[in-house]
Amino acid sequence: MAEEYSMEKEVKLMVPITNKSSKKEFNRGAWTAEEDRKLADVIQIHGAKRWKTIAAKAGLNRCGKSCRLRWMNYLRPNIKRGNISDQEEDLILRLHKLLGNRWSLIAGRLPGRTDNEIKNYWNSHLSKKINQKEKQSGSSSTREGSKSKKRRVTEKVNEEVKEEETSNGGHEDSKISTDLDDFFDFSNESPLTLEWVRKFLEMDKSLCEFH
DNA sequence: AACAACCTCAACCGCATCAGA
DNA sequence: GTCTGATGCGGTTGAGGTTGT
Repeated sequence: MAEEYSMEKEVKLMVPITNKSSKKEFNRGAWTAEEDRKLADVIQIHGAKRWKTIAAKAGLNRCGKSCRLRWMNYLRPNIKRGNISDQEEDLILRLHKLLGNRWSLIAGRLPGRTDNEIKNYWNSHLSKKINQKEKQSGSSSTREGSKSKKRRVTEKVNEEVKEEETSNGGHEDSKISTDLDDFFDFSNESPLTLEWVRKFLEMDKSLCEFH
């Protein structure tokens, strides 16, 4: 159900929720247009740091964490909303195979996309595709709820990542810099994509070395 | 039309890590 | 070295929408 951002939908979600268990009774739930505006204004003046202070300065009865999340996933400039293109999907699949559930890393390679968006896209669209492939390759499974199905896919992926990590001596960096052929089938790949992947791996490798 | 099952995605939660005192 | 608050991340939840019966 990929769709363009609509203010109408946003307004419909404006239901204030209060948390009985939280000590300070912060506002929770969907953000209102007014809250968005206040948050954006304060960030424009003070910058996107010290979220607790930002929340207070904006006069928002929200915790800093909530403000950060709203900014990172929604209000930040250059956020791309709506359909994920075929190229982007392809990239997500490849990066996920390479990096596992490291959504922020994957998002970092997709300009304008957030980790949350990619994570959601993976859980709702791509995990299904993988499931279908599994079925095609012979493994049969009975009908079941989408959530448990989703969880199992995530668990499976995590197990695979763990296995890969342990087989590489448990070191993440060595996993990333392992021979590309272990991760991709490049037989149909354009030279441009190959070049991009090489640059990507070099960049990550040099970053790891730097740290 | 009415209901149930399923899907999507914004938001929350808990934990790990970082940075400064 | 350790304590504490801030930040970032991945997993999970749940409201609302869509689709199937």
